[in-house]
Amino acid sequence: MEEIKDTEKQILNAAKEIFLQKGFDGARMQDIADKAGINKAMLHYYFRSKDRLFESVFRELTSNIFPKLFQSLMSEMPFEEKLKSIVNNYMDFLVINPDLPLFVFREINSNPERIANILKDVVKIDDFKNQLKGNVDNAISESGLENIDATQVVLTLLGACIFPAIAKNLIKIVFKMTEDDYVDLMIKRKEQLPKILINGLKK
Amino acid sequence: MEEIKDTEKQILNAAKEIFLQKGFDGARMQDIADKAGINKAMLHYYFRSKDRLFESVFRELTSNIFPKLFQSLMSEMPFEEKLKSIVNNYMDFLVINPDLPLFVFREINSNPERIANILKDVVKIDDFKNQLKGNVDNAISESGLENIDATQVVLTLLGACIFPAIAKNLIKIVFKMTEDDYVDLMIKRKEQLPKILINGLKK
DNA sequence: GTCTATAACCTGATAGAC
DNA sequence: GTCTATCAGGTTATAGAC
Repeated sequence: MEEIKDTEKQILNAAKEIFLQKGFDGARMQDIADKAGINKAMLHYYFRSKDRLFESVFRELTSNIFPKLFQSLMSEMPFEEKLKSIVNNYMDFLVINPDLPLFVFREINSNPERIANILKDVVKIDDFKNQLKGNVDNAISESGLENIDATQVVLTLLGACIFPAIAKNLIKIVFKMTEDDYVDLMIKRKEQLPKILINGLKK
Repeated sequence: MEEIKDTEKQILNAAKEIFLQKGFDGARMQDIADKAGINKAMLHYYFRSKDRLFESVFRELTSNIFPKLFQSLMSEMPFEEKLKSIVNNYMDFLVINPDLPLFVFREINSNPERIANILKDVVKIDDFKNQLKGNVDNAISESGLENIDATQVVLTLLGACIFPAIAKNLIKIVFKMTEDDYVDLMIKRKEQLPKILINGLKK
């Protein structure tokens, strides 16, 4: 019993690392087995196929962040507080999981069908659009900010947080940063972003 | 003569499409040949290997945009003008080439060595960091804007432009957009972004 | 549950005729 | 230059012993 769960967990952890870095197409079952310290046949014993293993990994990786993010976006707070809380929570998450956004966007682009099937369960998209728009529109108007499209605001907010994670490796190369430099950049960004964004949206 | 160039061009165009969508690992030489309307053996006749074909494609795709973007960032204009011109030029480019940023970041993450070799020629990174920082710092202080880290400004600017391109397919799903809706979103964004960003950086 | 060995398949690359 | 046929190597997946 204990050993079952343990092996399964080891496989999942190893698979997460490999899939996150290499993507579905670049990942090798052999590499996952090696990293998990077990045999290749075990992967199939526990997860039957590469597709199913990937699905489990994707589900585990995204099941937390999607609802959490949507929940933050939909919460009934004053705009400025809301924005600060999203930036704070999401940036903290991204410092710990910098590879996740690129992973998600990569898989959506290279194999939309596979992801569409998984996303159905993870996110209930139906009329999310309208709910979000109404919520953000309200928050904006109540705050006396410029009347600007809610979609544009959300994209600017998310882009400001997520882009530095997606571009992490290029940033480190171009600006000659160590890992510590990068983390420092992200932590400082948590304070500066709300200022930039809130100011920018004022009339 | 004419036919040589023609076939080579057909291959490159087909390879661009496939590599952009699937990435190096997901791309199949057979699919590229099919899309080019020629035989698989021809790919090797003209480009010798998948690696070399990819290198040609990557070079062609990035040779324009990297220098152009860096040049814009380094130009000696007042901050507001500079920002507007970057947003305008870059957003136009991204509407036509929405897949390119994700392609670049994906390849950097899944196979850093391959890209590092190619990037050496395309971008001369040496002390780009200092030049950029100095240039942006000057632009900011001359404009009487808040004293904010140049790196953060550049990241916010680029993220605001690039993120909607990277997230294109997810955006279309979540907000139930058609291709036309998306293009419209990006065009409107060109006008709204400078306002948001400039305002946000003022004291 | 775990392992070794191997099957079945796919993919990049080449040989050789035209 | 272009094609067909095929090789060589690697990858997922399974069979079967323990």
